[in-house]
Amino acid sequence: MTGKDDFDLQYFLPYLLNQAAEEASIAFQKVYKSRYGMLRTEWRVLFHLGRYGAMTATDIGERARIHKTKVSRAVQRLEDRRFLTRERIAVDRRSERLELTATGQTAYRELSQVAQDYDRALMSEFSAEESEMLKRLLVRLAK
Amino acid sequence: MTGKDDFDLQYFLPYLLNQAAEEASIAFQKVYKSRYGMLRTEWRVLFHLGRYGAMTATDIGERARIHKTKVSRAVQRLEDRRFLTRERIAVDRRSERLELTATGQTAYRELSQVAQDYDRALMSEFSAEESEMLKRLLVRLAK
DNA sequence: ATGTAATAGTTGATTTTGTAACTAACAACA
DNA sequence: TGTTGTTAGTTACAAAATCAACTATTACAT
Repeated sequence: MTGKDDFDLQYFLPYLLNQAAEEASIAFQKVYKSRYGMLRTEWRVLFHLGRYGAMTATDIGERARIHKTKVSRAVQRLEDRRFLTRERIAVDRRSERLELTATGQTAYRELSQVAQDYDRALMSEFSAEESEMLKRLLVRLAK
Repeated sequence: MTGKDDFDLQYFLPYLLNQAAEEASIAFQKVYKSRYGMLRTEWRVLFHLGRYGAMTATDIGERARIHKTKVSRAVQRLEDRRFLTRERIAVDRRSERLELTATGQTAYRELSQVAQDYDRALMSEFSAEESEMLKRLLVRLAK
């Protein structure tokens, strides 16, 4: 015991953030997993395409900070399930334009709505100022 | 476009928490990974034993909310590296008392110090009130 | 034009996690 | 004592993440 041993894991920010993230994610995860058989990365890719429109895999990776192999596999699975289509881009045939199908858009709208409701429920634990503050601080941390 | 499409992933709490957690964890992760070849669960187990003294795997799992298979594997690896010892408990021979070796304690002290410094550096982005508020809100979220 | 480097995306090998089933020990109770 | 149920911890197998190497294409410099 060195005298500096009063440091508690409870208050170590990375630990705290991970615990909170896990706790906050779990119930929503069950929705996209059970209802659509989706993984987290797939839900994110779906969301990006639904919310911001057609784009390439690299675009998604940059926006969402997801590694390209994860994006690649998520796109593959979403295509298998007919949630999106790919189209080689003429001016740069290495990349492809990803776009949601009607099915994909429906899934996006439904999940997006669930997410909004879920978010509101989570935030209802806090006052308006607290919610605002929390998100603001988290945005700063996430850079 | 339904009119409710103004919902942005940026402000979806689970997403935000995950991004912040990832960002906040990465640099510290490199320390225990490169310096001790440890995984996150191993660092947590080590920390619990160092901070709170000898206990069983179940105790650790409950305190840190880690599933028993993860604890089991972390303990195994920590034992392999001579960071801890096991001893069957006489009154209940199913469970074992886990205790850090001298090597384990040294690693704990060093990592614990790094963690404290790291935490302070992270929090230095914020004012004292903001830091306090952030942690308080996160504790509530993590339940 | 041609060689070299960079980029988009995929694939394969390895590591790590998650889930379920398992063994061993204990508890409770007829 | 024997039966049934529970708990501590491990193991096996499947699912997923990580990392490096790979193909195809484009960009750039000579």
